[in-house]
Amino acid sequence: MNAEKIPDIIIARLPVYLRALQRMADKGLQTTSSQDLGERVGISAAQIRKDISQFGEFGKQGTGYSIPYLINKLREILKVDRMWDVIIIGAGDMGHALARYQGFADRGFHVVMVFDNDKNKIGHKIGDFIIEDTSHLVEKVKSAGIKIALLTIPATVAQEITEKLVEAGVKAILNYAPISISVPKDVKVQHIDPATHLQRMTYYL
Amino acid sequence: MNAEKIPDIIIARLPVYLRALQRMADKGLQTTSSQDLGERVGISAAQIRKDISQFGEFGKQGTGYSIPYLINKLREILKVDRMWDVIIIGAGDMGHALARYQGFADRGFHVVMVFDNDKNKIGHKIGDFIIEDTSHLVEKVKSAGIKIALLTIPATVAQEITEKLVEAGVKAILNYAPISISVPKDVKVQHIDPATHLQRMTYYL
DNA sequence: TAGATTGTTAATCGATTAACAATC
DNA sequence: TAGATTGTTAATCGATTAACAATC
Repeated sequence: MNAEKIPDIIIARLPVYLRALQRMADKGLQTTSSQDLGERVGISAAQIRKDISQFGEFGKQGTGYSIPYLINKLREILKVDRMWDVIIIGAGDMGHALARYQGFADRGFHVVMVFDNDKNKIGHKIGDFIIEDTSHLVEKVKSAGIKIALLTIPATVAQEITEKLVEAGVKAILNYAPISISVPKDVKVQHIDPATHLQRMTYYL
Repeated sequence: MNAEKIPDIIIARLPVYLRALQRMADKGLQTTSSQDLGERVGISAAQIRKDISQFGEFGKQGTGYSIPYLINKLREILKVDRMWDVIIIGAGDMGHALARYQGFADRGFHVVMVFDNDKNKIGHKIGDFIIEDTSHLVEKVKSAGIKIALLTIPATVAQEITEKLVEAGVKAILNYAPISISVPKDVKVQHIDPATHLQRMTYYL
């Protein structure tokens, strides 16, 4: 792992490689090549080698990459060789689905709190969590040192809640609300919006 | 709309512009500029002008863009000036959330069927839909002429179901399973995976 | 008119690909 | 050894930005 700035676009591909490698490990495979991995994820072999080589020499000429070893290296690079506490804001259908999502635990994430501003929901259970009042969001998140939030609230309140999250010290937001949110430049945002993703494909139909 | 090939990366930004414009229209705004829109979505004004100008001259020097006009043009370009029937495969938590999602209707999509392979679920209701048997997937999708599918099933069966969808004539798949799926090159895939999206941000924490 | 903002060109910047020596 | 595949360089390709004439 060198000190030079790694382009964002490379970082964005690493989780895709990691996911494919974990599927391969599930099947009991031990080694792969840039060619093989590339076919699985739809990326050229040259690009995979170039991306991985930014961080060290993890392969062997003639044999390729050890799957378990490369998984460990990618986990370290992406800092998911540890568990991150995350919170969910919004206890609607999407919040429910995420609170019960099984895919977080083995990829470095652990849901610890769920918030909502609806008086009829606060205090009730959602999966293993008791829904907490959004008005306590800043103090609770700050004191727990939470850095990651999942936003599943209406577009109309997304910016306002985002500002609370930033105030509370959150540095990474996964935004399910159908609106672009503004954050300081030390805070990262990823948008997940099913309609927007579908609209990227209809052009080609 | 000219005949030259528009880069994929430009098409990917248009739904983001459209979403922001719709939020502005909701607030009653009538016009915007590349500068203003750019600040809202976090993209440079020059790039927004360049992207939009690929498709025609939709703005006016001195005053910018009419929001309703630009919304209509983007809808036409993205082919969401009509309604697309979509199906959901997998009646788990995520399938439920998507079946009840309110954000599809005004952005060009309409859920028409939900499938699952679990005998305990088939025949039961999910929102307004009766869950149908995956074994009838190909015939039903083919005869209804459906082109878009949302995949919310386990990684282990994702590729197998994908092949059925392709056989049935589906040309756009929104994949919620944590695995890369392979499709013929005339089929588009978008991946939505919360853990992968979070892993794109942890690197920077 | 004066000010603002587009659409477009050229320059810059960055990412991808092809090729191959090194080496397992 | 012979075959395979990495890591890396240089060439190519593509995307972004800056600048500005045109014009509302």
